[in-house]
Amino acid sequence: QSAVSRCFQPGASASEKLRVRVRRAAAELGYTPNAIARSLITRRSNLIAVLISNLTNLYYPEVLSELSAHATIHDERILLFAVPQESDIDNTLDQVLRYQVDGVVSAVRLSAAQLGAIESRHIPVVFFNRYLRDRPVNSVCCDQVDGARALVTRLFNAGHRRFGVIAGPKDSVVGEERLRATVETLHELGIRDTRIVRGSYDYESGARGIHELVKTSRRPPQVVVCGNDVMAIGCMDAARFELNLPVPEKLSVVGFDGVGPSTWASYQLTTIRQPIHRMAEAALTLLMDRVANPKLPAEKRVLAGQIVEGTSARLA
Amino acid sequence: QSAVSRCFQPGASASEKLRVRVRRAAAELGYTPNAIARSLITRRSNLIAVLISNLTNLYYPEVLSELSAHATIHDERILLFAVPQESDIDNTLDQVLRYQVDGVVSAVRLSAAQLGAIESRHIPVVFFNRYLRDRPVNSVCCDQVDGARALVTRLFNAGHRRFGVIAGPKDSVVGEERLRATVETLHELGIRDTRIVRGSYDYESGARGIHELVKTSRRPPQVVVCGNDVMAIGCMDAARFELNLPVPEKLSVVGFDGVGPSTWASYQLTTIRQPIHRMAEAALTLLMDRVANPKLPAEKRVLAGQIVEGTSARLA
DNA sequence: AAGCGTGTTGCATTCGAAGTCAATACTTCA
DNA sequence: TGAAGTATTGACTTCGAATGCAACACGCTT
Repeated sequence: QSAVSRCFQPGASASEKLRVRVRRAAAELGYTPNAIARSLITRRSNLIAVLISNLTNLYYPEVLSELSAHATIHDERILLFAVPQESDIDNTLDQVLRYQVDGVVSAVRLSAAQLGAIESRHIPVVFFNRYLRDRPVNSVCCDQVDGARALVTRLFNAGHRRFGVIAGPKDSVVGEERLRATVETLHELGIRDTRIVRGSYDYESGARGIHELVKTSRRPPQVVVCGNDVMAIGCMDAARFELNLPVPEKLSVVGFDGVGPSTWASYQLTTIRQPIHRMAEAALTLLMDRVANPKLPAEKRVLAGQIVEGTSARLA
Repeated sequence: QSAVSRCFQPGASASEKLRVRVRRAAAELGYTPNAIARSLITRRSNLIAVLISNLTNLYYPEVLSELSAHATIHDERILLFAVPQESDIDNTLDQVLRYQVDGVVSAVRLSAAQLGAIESRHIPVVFFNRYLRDRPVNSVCCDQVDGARALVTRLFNAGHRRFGVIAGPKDSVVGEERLRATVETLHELGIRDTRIVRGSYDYESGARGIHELVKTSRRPPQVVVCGNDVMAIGCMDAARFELNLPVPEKLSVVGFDGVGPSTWASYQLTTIRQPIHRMAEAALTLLMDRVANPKLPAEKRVLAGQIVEGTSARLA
């Protein structure tokens, strides 16, 4: 009955006596409020969809972990969609819509049409380290430009002149930003002949990348800027164990992200650490603000990364 | 109306003409079936709760990724609960119950009382690499005993005699099994004076572990059996870079799990790889079988791990 | 003791889809 | 052409909780 309902709501009108009585009865009978039924009438599911592409990528589990913690703070549950392939996104989004989620945090690329399909249902979307070029969207990003600039400048000041780049795949927006900022900064410093190869953000492609760089250049680069930490690690291992290029004596390597293994003693990577904790917090805040007030305009929050000076690069 | 409902169900009675008409109208109006409302009446939410403790643990993201893939196959969505602390489990479980999930996959410890609270609602639970000692429960595990036995025997046959162990925390059931099996096998081989220290499954505790083993023994161990890969990696790094014990020349290190970084060139860990893909598959099958037929008795599925012979241990 | 106000409680309706059953529309065959 | 049979469709009820509104109880004042 309705009195019972009120006993489980904080602000509702119910006497303390009744509350106690109901709570005891509930405990005895094993009664628990049905969140499904509740959300049918309140039109609030307290569910947020989190779209993540590749959980084996080291970076994303940390993100997911933080997102989960902050979702709990906002009394939201996480409906996880680990998208296996980009081609499956449409099916995934269909499920997202069916479950009447309050909002979406997407760490995968969405087309304008896909985004539109969600937003036309008045479900706010926040991108995580992604955004659309052609129109404003809610997103939280780590500042790639400043990060790349800081890394490159630091390396230049340490005397490095022959740079190589193992970039991320072309469809990664932040990867392209890192690449562009790296190349631009090098240009400004008067360095123009930088070799660039592509990787796919995994260990193997980092290893392949350095092989390629070494093979296709007359002289191997002094320093390699990698699109993320995992590729940097792959690059370091290949340099040390396959190419006989000790790091950092013969080759310096830097990455982006600041994932857990980047601090391991074998790597001690020089990298730009993303403030994942604060980024997740910002993402949830952005999202929940828009759940409360759908009319808020799109907002992009850019947080500064922090340069971590490890021993993977000669810095003096 | 009800005809519309039938158009979105595969087996229902509706003419092809109507189906087409409804689908077109739905596309125009942006209509999507409401899974929440559906599950209220069908008493099936198509949601399974996944309880995971520590997503930063490298092993769990791989598990989660596989669970997600298999959940999709069974047309289930994943409601993720990343439990920050064991003490929060009761609050978490309350949320699990409210959302009327079809089933629970738990990679965290649950007390008999907590498990009982779920099962009394007739929600099946499957443990992942965990189980209860005092009563039968559904669970999927990797065979720790065989794995430990294989590792130890292999090391013994290679001539190692002075063993050390960096075990997991006492409250880890599989950790205790690995430890017990390791010690037992050593006993059978006539080795009794094995030093054992405790860690907490993270990189730092692996490093601390080897320091402790070296400090408290007259002679350092020839080989260290670590409770998981991440501790083994921490142990290797500390041995190489802090203790001046080259691996594997002066110290052999082995682990358990077969997580991604264990194959990196810097480590090439000798370990027992868990068949995570098949374990996730088994977990979902076990769970969905019990969703379909709640009367099925509890079942424990134990899958064999595979020994991976890396270069982190001298094996000849 | 009557009247008023505040605080509680119950009744009825609502959310969106599923399923039962009755009412149609359509097909087939004599 | 009509009857019998099948296929399709619509009206109504159901799931469990939230909420507006009416009914009621209680404490307080006069």
